[in-house]
Amino acid sequence: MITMLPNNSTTEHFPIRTVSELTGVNSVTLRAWERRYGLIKPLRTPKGHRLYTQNDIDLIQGILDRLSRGMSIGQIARDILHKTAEDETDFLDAWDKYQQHMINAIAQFDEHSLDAVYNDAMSLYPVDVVTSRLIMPLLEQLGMRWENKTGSIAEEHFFSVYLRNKLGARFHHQNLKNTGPKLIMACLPGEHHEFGALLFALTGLSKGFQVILLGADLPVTELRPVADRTKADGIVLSGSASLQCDQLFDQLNSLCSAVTIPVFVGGDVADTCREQIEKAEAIPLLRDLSGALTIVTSQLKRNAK
Amino acid sequence: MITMLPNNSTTEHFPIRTVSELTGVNSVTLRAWERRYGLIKPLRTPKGHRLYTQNDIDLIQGILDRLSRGMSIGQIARDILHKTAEDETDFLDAWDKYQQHMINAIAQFDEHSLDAVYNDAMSLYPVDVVTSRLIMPLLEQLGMRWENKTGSIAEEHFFSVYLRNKLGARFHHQNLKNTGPKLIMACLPGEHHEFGALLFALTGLSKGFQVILLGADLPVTELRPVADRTKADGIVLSGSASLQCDQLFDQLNSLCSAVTIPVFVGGDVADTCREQIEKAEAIPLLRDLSGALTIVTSQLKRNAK
DNA sequence: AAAAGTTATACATATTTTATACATAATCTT
DNA sequence: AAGATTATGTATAAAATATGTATAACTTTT
Repeated sequence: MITMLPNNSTTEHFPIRTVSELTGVNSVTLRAWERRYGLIKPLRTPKGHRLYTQNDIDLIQGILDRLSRGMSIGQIARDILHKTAEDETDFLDAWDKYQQHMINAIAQFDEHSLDAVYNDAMSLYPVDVVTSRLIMPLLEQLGMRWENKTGSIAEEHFFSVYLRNKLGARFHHQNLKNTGPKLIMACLPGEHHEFGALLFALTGLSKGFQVILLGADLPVTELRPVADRTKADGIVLSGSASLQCDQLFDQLNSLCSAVTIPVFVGGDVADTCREQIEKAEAIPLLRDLSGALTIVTSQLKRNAK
Repeated sequence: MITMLPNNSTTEHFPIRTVSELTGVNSVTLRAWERRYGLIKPLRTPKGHRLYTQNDIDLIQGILDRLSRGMSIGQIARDILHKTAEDETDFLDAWDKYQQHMINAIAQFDEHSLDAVYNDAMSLYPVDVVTSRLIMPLLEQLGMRWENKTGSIAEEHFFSVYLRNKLGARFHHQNLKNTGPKLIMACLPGEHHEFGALLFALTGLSKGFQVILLGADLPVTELRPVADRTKADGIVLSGSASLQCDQLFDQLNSLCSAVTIPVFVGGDVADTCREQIEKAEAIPLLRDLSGALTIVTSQLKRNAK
């Protein structure tokens, strides 16, 4: 078997001069922070030279950010050491503004602006909030905008690529950390828009699940071997309303009798074909991502008994 | 048992001066690296002269890559030694080994292992080397494996999602840093495998281009508005061999007459439909990514005059 | 014989490390 | 308000490391 550790041997380590250049913080100061507050504890070489990781650098950037906003270094240190959740002192309902900015950026194919807005939102709110407050409404808005405009397909592709990269990176990053139950997630055949599954996967990750993500348009017959090989704890499918309920029933039915683990179905079909889904002994999921995950969790527990 | 190399005959060997010229590393320094850290252990002639392989040169490029990012040579050495000490099964070519590991990981839908191997390769070699030596052959290998096996579609989806996330994250990260000429990149209609475009985009980024990536299956009529709005410097399309050359000609022809910037076509079609591409006044690109980029660069220069 | 390689030793310079000191501003005490 | 204390960035010194390059004395290639 392959016994490769998800270790830090793959993480890159930088000497203090590089970190100093990159962050603009005097190396003397970096050392002082470490000595005085225990902030940033870089690894050391055998001879004692400091080795900073990218993560450390990100942390420093975060510190600089707060410094620039007037916080004292001592306070920041206490915050970080106690991992105190920062109070979100932002009462502005900026979602509409965010959305407008993003639409403009997309129209210009301007990845810089697009990213700036998105990052700004992400720095203030957790993923699932950004997802439900910004991304979902935005996708809807864009759907309308794209009805019949020239360049709209290109816009859609551009934004799809961007968003998939962004969410995908996050998914990947988080997935490697999780140790909870394993879920197989896939889109139903005919479903080409994988954002539903991807967003769902992200929500799942935030609840600690491990997710095996199989993307769009997968024949359900493919799922049995996957479930067998991976010993997953559940299967989650998602599909939009455009699917045929009868056809769906047949597929689900054969899948459910082929595997011993529970099968969930989310997305719009869960609404439109609810009866057929239940008749096939699969479990429909509400559209609300978080609620859906709760159902999955409790069902898995019941199943484990 | 170490010096039983089965593929010596096929491997070319270079003397130190050549390696020095090729990499820009002083030969004195190369020897110092070897003496001090045991980095790069080239074969020797019976009289002791060093013989470097292409793989050694790739490794050196990888080292230079990391040096340029601010890591210290000592640390790089420690990393590499630690890594190579991890597995001593040096009978197979390193790339074959990587490939085999990745195939195994995919068959198990094991993202951890998959990621470990990929990261391992990426920490030793620069992107374009990993791309051409590992990813491309791997995709080909997988294509064969997937011909008629159960679970193969799921495997393909799984790996696609993984690789797209991985490459996409890299693309996104790098793209925001670049300031060079702007290229619009897209797949031709009917082309659903966007890896070609994505890999090409990554190579482009490594040469400093900014890339507007539009993904798979885009109608060519969409490209005019994009070119207008973004003031891009060139358009690069990619497609596999399965496209109809005549149809391609019509599309290219109308595109080329609609825009003032050069239009390039890469991927297998560049080979199979070369005539039609040239007749449409587009520019076919060789399959080799790096070479293709060179053509793009020189063409843009000519166009700028 | 000239050019290029090899090892081994020696430098020169740049970086790092720890520890101590200092300067200035903010905060607290009396 | 004056003085003491704390907070925080920076400076400096002395020793240890890190790292590219040079040189000497031979050997091998061309």
